[in-house]
Amino acid sequence: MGETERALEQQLWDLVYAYDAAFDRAAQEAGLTAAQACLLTCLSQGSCTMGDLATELVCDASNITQLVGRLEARGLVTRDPDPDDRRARRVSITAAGRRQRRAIERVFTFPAERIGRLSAAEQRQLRELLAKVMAV
Amino acid sequence: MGETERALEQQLWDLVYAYDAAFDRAAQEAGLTAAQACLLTCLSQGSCTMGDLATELVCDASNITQLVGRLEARGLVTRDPDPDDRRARRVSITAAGRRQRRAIERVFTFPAERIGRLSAAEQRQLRELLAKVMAV
DNA sequence: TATTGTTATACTCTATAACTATA
DNA sequence: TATAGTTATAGAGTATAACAATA
Repeated sequence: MGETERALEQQLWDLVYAYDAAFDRAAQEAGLTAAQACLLTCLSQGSCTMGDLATELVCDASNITQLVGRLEARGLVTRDPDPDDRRARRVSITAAGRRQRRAIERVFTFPAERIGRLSAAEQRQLRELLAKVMAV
Repeated sequence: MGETERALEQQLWDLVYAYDAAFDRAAQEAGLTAAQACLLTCLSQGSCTMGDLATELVCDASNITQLVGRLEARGLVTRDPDPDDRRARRVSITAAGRRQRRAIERVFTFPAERIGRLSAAEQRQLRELLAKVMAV
């Protein structure tokens, strides 16, 4: 492996590390954990079933039961019967939950700040490179 | 915020998400957690005190006590008295620990695979862009 | 019979507070 | 008095297995 590859691997590690740390901090400043913040973000697009959330967050259903339980206890989400399937539950974000989510968004300035260091041309360059790197 | 910035923010999120998932999976395939893998990586450069590890891993000392305890119980690290400061302990990776660490390295192909999708010129471009993005 | 979700349980990660031993 | 590390404890994330209700 060449010098450039090695340097890139280190840069990627550093980027991911800093990104994760910034997200954790932002969630924490809003009084949430990272997992809770992710769940609220899923719900901000519309209501989900427990199973949808498990799929989206790539974890076991029993974990969702616990996460949603904690958020429900704090009034950030609701859990209602699904009219179409009586086994299922529709989880929705509340007004208070939306406020929390916006609070995180406001504090999580890391990506915008870093991207803002690049010129418009550099941003387009990076976008193309990342598209290649992340293509399925 | 423009179209390019928005797209870049999403790409960054996706990249970090995929990277984290790949690292977790690699650690798990080697029978370790991500935190344990990071600790072994710290030690692979040489022995550390408990306090060094807490600083390096940005967490509380009591957490290191527990992490090291679990790894020591599995024979992956040792914890010896420090000859210079009798309060301190020197933590070192064992041969078995090195084998585990190498196993993770072998399985964690994500960064190399993704970087390998770019030409040498593209790699140099990305390296410069990331240097700008990650500059202190 | 298969699926949705919950409960019980257990392990890990993590932090705070109180503590011991040493500097 | 300050520092290095440990212990006790607690909350959160996560998974597995067993289960109830419904499809």
